[in-house]
Amino acid sequence: MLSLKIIAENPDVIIDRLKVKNFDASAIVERLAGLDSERRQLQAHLDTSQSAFNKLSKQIGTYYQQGKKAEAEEARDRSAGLKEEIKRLSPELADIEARVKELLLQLPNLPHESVPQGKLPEDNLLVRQGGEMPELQPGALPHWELARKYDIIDFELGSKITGAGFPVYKGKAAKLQRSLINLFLDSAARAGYTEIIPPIAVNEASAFGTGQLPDKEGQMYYINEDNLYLIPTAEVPLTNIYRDEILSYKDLPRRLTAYTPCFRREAGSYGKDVRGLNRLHQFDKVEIVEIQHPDRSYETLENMTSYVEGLVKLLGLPYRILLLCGGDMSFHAAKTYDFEVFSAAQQKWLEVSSVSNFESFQSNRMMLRYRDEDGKNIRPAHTLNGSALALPRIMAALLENNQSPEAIHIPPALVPYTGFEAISL
RNA sequence: GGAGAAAUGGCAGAGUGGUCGAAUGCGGCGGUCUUGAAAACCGUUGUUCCGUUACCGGAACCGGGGGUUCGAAUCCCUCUUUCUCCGCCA
Repeated sequence: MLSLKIIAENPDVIIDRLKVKNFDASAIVERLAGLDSERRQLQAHLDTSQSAFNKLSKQIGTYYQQGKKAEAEEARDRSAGLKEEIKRLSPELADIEARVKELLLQLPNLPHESVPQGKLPEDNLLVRQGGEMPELQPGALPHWELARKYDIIDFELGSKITGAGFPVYKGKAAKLQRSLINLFLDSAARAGYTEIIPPIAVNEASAFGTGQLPDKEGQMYYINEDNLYLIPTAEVPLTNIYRDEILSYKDLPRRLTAYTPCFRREAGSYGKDVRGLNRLHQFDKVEIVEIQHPDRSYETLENMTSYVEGLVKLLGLPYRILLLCGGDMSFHAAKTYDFEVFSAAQQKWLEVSSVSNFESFQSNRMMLRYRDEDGKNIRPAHTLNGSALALPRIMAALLENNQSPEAIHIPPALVPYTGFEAISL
């Protein structure tokens, strides 16, 4: 959510910048400006009436105490008009405020000035590429066939127990999955992130805070009876730790990491892109989150990106980093780097991480602020997060890229965790 | 799931209808003292919105929402959360 103040002060800048996201903000901005001045006027009026009413009430109290019953009753009659006015104007103000909020929620975050204009994934900017492209032997199998061949991931069994998109990992794949999680968590801890085990169901306020609500409720599994949402990412509980908080500038940055299962309904996405592990309803992910001072958030974005790059390198996967164009970015992000690894048997780039700076977009929603060094100014902090990493597609690429006709080889960095060097028959 | 108690500022904790945004203590910040620090003493210390934006003035907020009243932290209703006991249970 953008702040009303900034919109009112720089309407043209807002409209201009949002064009990069292919969003025409002019109508909303104009309506906001009108509503805002209406709101100010009404607030001033209401405050004055309230003030007069409060004075009268006190006066009445004094009269009663002095036994001046007639004066008290006369003053009470006089206050009736004010009371009625307050009763009439208060809901009007609340209504305007609600309308302002509703409009504010429709505006996407402003893209950072370094974000390229563009509409499609093809307009994303290749930032870096690394790792060696594996040369697979003829007859190399996609991961879903490797999964069947070595009996390590069972999609049909998941279907039986739950439904499509809920695979069952068995034996060495289960161990490999857990090894990846441990490797990622240990690395994050070494890099200075504090490990958290958060709830994986969240309430409405939390889902609103990070931007899943409203509008994206279709993405989340909802527990109707308790009004809770299963998290689509650990970003939600982690960032909401600081909801309604005022941190000291000394507390910044706050750096957190968590492993959680993630749940996504992904309604309406079917087809061959979703085979195997490529797109699931439940998957594992290690997330990193950082709450940072606005002056340093872009430095942090680069650092987080380098950190994630280190993980992909550690696993020996061919990867590329993309700077997303305005049109491909999420509604909430100001700047996003996507990580893709190459899954050799599918001959496909798979997105395994998305690292974003949200600036104050989430902070404004959840009142996450910090008190600056001068001790006086309270401002929204910047929030950032990134996958480090999402497991299934990493698993897919590892299985495919490291296969030989008789085995799948485990990258050396993982062997201390798995305790085995290969998956074979 | 059943019974009971509670929810007040960063924390602890007073306040049972008016002058209460709220005593007191701790903590934080500034100062005096000190070579420096501690102690002691003095001062200061919530958030949001509106108006002015130097200073300052006004409004709202005592878990959330609603009600009674001229007036609510205080009374009533409701929801949520926490604690204690019982039951069930990984």
